[in-house]
Amino acid sequence: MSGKKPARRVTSTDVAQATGLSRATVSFVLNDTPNQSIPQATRERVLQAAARLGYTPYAPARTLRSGRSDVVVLVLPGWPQGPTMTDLVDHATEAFSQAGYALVTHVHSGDPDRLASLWAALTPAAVFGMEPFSAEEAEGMRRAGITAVVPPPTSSPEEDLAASVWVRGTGRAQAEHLIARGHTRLAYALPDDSRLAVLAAGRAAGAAEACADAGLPALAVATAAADAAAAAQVLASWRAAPGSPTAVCAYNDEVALALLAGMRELDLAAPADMAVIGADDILAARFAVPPLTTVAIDSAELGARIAQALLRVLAGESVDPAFFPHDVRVVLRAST
Amino acid sequence: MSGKKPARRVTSTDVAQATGLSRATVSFVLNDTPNQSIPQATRERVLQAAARLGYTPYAPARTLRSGRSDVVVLVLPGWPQGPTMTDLVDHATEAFSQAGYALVTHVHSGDPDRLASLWAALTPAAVFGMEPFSAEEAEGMRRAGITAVVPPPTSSPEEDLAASVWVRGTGRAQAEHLIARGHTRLAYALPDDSRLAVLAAGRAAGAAEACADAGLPALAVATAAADAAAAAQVLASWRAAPGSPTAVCAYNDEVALALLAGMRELDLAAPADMAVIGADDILAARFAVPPLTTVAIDSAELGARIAQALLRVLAGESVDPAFFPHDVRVVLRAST
DNA sequence: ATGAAAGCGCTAACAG
DNA sequence: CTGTTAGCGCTTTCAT
Repeated sequence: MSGKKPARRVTSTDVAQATGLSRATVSFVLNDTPNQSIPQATRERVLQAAARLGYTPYAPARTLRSGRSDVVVLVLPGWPQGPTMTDLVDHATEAFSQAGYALVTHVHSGDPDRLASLWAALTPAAVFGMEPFSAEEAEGMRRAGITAVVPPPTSSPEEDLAASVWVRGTGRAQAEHLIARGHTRLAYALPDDSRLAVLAAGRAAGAAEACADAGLPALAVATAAADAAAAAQVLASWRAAPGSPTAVCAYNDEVALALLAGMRELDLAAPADMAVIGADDILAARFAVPPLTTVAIDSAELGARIAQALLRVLAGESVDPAFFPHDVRVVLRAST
Repeated sequence: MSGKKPARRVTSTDVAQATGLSRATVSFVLNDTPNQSIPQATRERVLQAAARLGYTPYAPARTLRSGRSDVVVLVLPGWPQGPTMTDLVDHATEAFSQAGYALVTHVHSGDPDRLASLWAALTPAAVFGMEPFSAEEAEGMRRAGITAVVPPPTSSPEEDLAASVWVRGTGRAQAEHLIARGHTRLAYALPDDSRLAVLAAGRAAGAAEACADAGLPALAVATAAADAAAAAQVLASWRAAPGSPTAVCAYNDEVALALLAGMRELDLAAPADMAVIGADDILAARFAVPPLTTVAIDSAELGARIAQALLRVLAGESVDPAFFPHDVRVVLRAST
């Protein structure tokens, strides 16, 4: 019930006064600045006073002075996040935290202005995007003085694709699994959501590469809406074509589930009539009928790698896209 | 190929020099400060120069001076995020953006220190948590000078539960649907993940309330691991008990899917042998066998409401927990 | 209508 | 070993 006391912030000046020392000395202790010989007694006096008063350094002032902030932003595309992403963020948070940075995420719906105001409000030390940044977005970051960006902004879509090697791994692993099982005519099912277009293209490209490497004919690609009837239609059209595919890589598990539902409508059974492989290993995959074979990435490792990459960039070094190994593991269940 | 030119930031001083005016005047124009009569000509001169030079206000300095930042943090519990959460965040981002704030999210794994360093790095204007904050966490915010917090920190778990009326709505809607369908003995299936404990308790409490309101016996509550065999066991034990339940509310769709898989193992059919209702309406729910009845919240509205609540708190007003109506919609499919 | 100047909290030369 | 001091970029009285 205490009034609206504005609760004045505890500053280093308060600590200085409480200890009878100067702000400088306090600052040296609190940041244990190198090349300063502070006697142990003084040091403890400061530390105790700081703890007792509940002193917290004030970030804006610190940032203003030092020119660097401790915030790292992970820009997530505005698509439905699965468990993989959650894990990844979790592990990246951990890694950054240990390096003294605070990680926050921002879901980006595509409006460049929104990102611009984010930079203005946060002045992050580094930014990581799950998708390549557009030229306009890159320009906004440059203006805001953000130099540590991964993936590094490029000027050409080709480079972007090249940089997304770690996305292509998923599609590649799916196709390779199917090929290893003896399938020679594959299809790829894209999601019906424009927000996923970039990522889907990357994954599909990976599957196409695997087919090319194996000397197989090109993938049959189609878009499958998140709906059993629509999926059934796609399946029917594939089966009607000459040289029809016998196995399909789905963009993700949800698309795969739709495909499975479509097959049920057509009285088809996986994998006999058509093998289906998903991606991401969502929880629902194991409860599908039949249980869905899928591929999963080691999100913990990827999260840690992202953190490493960004920390490296922060240190002024450069990162090789291939640095993101994106090891993909096949989770074998009954649908292939 | 330009060297590592540190790319000096464009400051308001630069704009002042370019226009031959003082920083004060520039500041007046840029913030269109009230009660200042600036001639249109000067105004435009400033605006043009600012645009031409690519001036961006520097947040740390602004915050240091004004004492307030434009950052709002949404603290997400470290659990797997579904589409509901994604939408919610998306809409909240939009609403805050229009009010001039930048929303970022932080996944919180439970370590209070991590949150503390987040406050230190960000100095957010407001914080919204999906779950109540612990006393320790609340203390950390107080120290960091963050006063706008929703839900407002309380000292008792009872109050926390009371405040989470908007969480309980989900469980209530599930139970009410089942009761309306004639079921009189209900069960509740909890998830096997400690991170979800708080939220699950809230949802279960809502279902329990609905039973009590209808004068029905208490819910049979059990924990169902994300695994068909484990779910089967839970189901078997429920059916073995006298007065066994005929319908079950699952914490979320994933638990419901596990239950459905368990029923298949036992050769039971939903809804004949046991009705199952999920929550969240994940995409996989519609592809389940049988398609899963579930409840969904209007995440767009909830996101907007969260934003409104926080903006209200920022304006110094208080919010009533009941302000979050959390309207829940039953998505009727075949499992009930 | 515009400018001069102070100061937010912090760090880092530079003195002493 | 510790204190003095300047100044980061910005807003905002108070003068002019």
